[in-house]
Amino acid sequence: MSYMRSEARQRQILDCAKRVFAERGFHASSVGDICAAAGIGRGTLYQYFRNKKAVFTAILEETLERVRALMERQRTRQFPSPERVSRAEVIDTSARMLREVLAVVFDDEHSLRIVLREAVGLDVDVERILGQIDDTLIAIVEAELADARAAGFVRELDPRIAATLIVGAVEKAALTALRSDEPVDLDRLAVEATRLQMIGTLSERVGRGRPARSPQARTRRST
Amino acid sequence: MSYMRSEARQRQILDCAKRVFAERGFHASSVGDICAAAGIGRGTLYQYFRNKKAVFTAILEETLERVRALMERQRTRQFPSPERVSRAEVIDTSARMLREVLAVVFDDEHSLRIVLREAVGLDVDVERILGQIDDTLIAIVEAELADARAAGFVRELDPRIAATLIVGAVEKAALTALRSDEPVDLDRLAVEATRLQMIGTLSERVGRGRPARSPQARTRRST
Amino acid sequence: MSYMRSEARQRQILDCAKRVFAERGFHASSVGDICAAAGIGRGTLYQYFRNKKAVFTAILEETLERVRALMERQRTRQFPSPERVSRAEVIDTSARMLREVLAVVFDDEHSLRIVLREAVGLDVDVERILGQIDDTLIAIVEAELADARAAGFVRELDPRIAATLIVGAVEKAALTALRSDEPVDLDRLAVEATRLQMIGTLSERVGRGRPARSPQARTRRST
Amino acid sequence: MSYMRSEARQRQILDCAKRVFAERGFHASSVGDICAAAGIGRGTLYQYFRNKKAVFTAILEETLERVRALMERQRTRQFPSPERVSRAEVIDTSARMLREVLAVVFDDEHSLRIVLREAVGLDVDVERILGQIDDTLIAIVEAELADARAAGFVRELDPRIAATLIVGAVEKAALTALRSDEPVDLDRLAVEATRLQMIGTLSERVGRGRPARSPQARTRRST
DNA sequence: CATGAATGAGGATTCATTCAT
DNA sequence: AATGAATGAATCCTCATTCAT
Repeated sequence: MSYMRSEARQRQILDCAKRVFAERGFHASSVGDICAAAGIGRGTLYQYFRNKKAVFTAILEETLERVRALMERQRTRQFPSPERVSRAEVIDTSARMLREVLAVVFDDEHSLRIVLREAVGLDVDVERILGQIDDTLIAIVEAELADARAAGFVRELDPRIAATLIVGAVEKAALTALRSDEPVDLDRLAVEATRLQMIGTLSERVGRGRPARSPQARTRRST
Repeated sequence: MSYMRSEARQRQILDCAKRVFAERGFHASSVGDICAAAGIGRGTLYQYFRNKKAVFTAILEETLERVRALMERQRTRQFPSPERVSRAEVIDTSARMLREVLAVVFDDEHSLRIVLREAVGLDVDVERILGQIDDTLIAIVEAELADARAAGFVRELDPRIAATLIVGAVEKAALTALRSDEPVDLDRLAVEATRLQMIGTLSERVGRGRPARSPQARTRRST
Repeated sequence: MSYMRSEARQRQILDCAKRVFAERGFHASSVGDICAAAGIGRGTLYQYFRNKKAVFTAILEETLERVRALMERQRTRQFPSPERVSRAEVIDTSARMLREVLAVVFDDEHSLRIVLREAVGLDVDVERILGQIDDTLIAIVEAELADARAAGFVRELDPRIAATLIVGAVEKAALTALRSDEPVDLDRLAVEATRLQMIGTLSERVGRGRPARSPQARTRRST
Repeated sequence: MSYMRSEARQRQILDCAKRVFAERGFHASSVGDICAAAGIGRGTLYQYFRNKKAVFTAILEETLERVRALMERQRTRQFPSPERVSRAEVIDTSARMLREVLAVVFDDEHSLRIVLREAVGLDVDVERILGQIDDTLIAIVEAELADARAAGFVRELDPRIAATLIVGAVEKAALTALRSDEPVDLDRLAVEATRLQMIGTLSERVGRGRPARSPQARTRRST
């Protein structure tokens, strides 16, 4: 095929491979499929990548890089006094932040599909990268939570676990959306998740009366 | 090998296959591996299952069945007046309920690994079953939320989305635990997740002062 | 299944197998198919036949037996003076004889299909039996031809080759009919074949004039 | 192995496969056998043919093509007056024509074996091609017969049926020869068959006397 | 650099046959 | 005698990877 400078060609292969992997998954995508999509001969791919898995891994590494870069950019910020900010405002701000994180991670829907679906359960190496992506994401949220807690915006909690749950909730929601083939609306997702995670599900009325001993709610199977 | 009644043998194959699939994943597990694990000849497997995928699918279907049965058993329960129950009590009860759901779904760690890792992104058929499992789980939580809201225990919210996020948070946390090869402590997970989901992350102090206009927290990249 | 005297059961298996083999051919018929058709367990078949091929072979041997018995019954018969019989009468008689031979050989359409189609090119052993069937058939016709020639009914010819061609013509016609899924009309076939073989295709007019030297018909591609 | 242009390699595979199939038959020939014969790796075969059957089918299609081409080339030729040609001459010419047809069809003994033995009763697809080969062959002979009849060389007869019987006779004779492992002498076969088919078996003496009523020859089983 | 022809390891699957019950 | 559960040899086929051109 036409000559292309090494770097550009590698980029092109990655982009095409990402699309193919996102659509068919790792195992169902043959090297031939990828090369066909990139408009190159099968042999050419091996001039740029050691093997098929290396292509896949490179795609994941790119996402990991983006996430890491995001973490690098993270700076502690100045919080106002919590009492002076309304809950709605806080939620709004937080949602926007979450949205930005997601935007970075899931650059495009292809990355999203690959990280959340196609790469899951593939292989130890792949799993390691996924773990690093998740860990980094969680660390980012964890740091935010820790900061916010220090500033009095967040109650006492284990920031690690909370971060894990928050990230998980969003990812799973995204995955569920993928399953239904609807385009994933990360904006809405971020808002809903943030609100839920911040103010919780509990009604204000709970526990506002006199403390009772144990007429507590029974499990359903109870009777 | 020794003679075994049809049903028992099928059970045995499923159990061994579940172990093998959980350890190596679908693609890395050869039919020979499964049969070796079950101590049977390769041909025997094909007397009980149409092919390799059918074995895998059967395992998933069993989980789906368990989840569905759980939903069937679900009954509306009597709630006391929300004001008379302390928040701690409610959280405690809810966590126990979530724990029960998880116990049923993730009968054993093998099922857990398969559903959360090995079956993800495998195949349309498999994906469909996973979707059904998730949908059912979410429906269960959704129903609980709706009930609890009707009883005044839960604030106004979209129970569907909230349920998705709750289930997702727990599942992802479990998956993360799997990744670190620690045994998954579903008990602790249930408690933490419940607390987070119920009371949220926000500190009590937020918004308790006079409403400010917009000295709100800025995003970090603020510049 | 129910108890059946050994001989009867063997008979039953053969009959069912014949049907199955005729319909699907040797390779496409599994032992299971045959046993299912016979309403017996797969193991039972092996009490009556050494293996699958033995069943097939037995069917062919039966046909061979019938053909051999036919040859045994063959007796030289009295011929009238050829001049006193009309050509039409001779043809008619011969066709009837051929028809009888066919009737014996191809007892039923299943045997026909098996001998002419399913058994062809299967295996050395099978091929040997087919050869014996053909040889015997040819020998029968050959004997008839030799007799008829001795009696002045048949012209000077190599009775062996002629017999081969006659049998072949009929068999191939039968096979062609099988291919078109029409029921094979052996009656008509016998008459047509006999007429053709007896009086030939040549017109009476040929060579009735003065012998020419060599303005003979040229092949089509002429030069 | 060494590089070879696509077309040449396909040719080579077909030739080797033809030999192997002719010797062992379809089922007894493994893909490995064929590749070993061609001196190529097993995978290479699949670059040129979809699967094993496709190789077999391709061989048959080639024969079919040859037969069809033959039919295309067929031209009506000029016949002299039948009275001016001796019977011997006509037979000679016809035999030569038949010989040419056979030469084309059964290019080599391998094709012969495959068409007449190994392909019989294999499969619906294969059977269809065989049918087409036979139909075309028969159509060729039929056309010749019809021409010859129009020119007064052939008596009144059903050219279709006659053609079927003629082709069948020759094919069966060839098959019989194959069975005896003698090399098939198509030349001799053509002459013998032609003579038989043209002048028939009947002696000149038959029916030359006064018509008798019914002292006709009785069947042998007469009793 | 680019190619695609060649390769063979690897795996799923079938099915005739055995044999414990 | 009858059964059908168990078996594993045998085979086709895919596809990532190599390498001559």
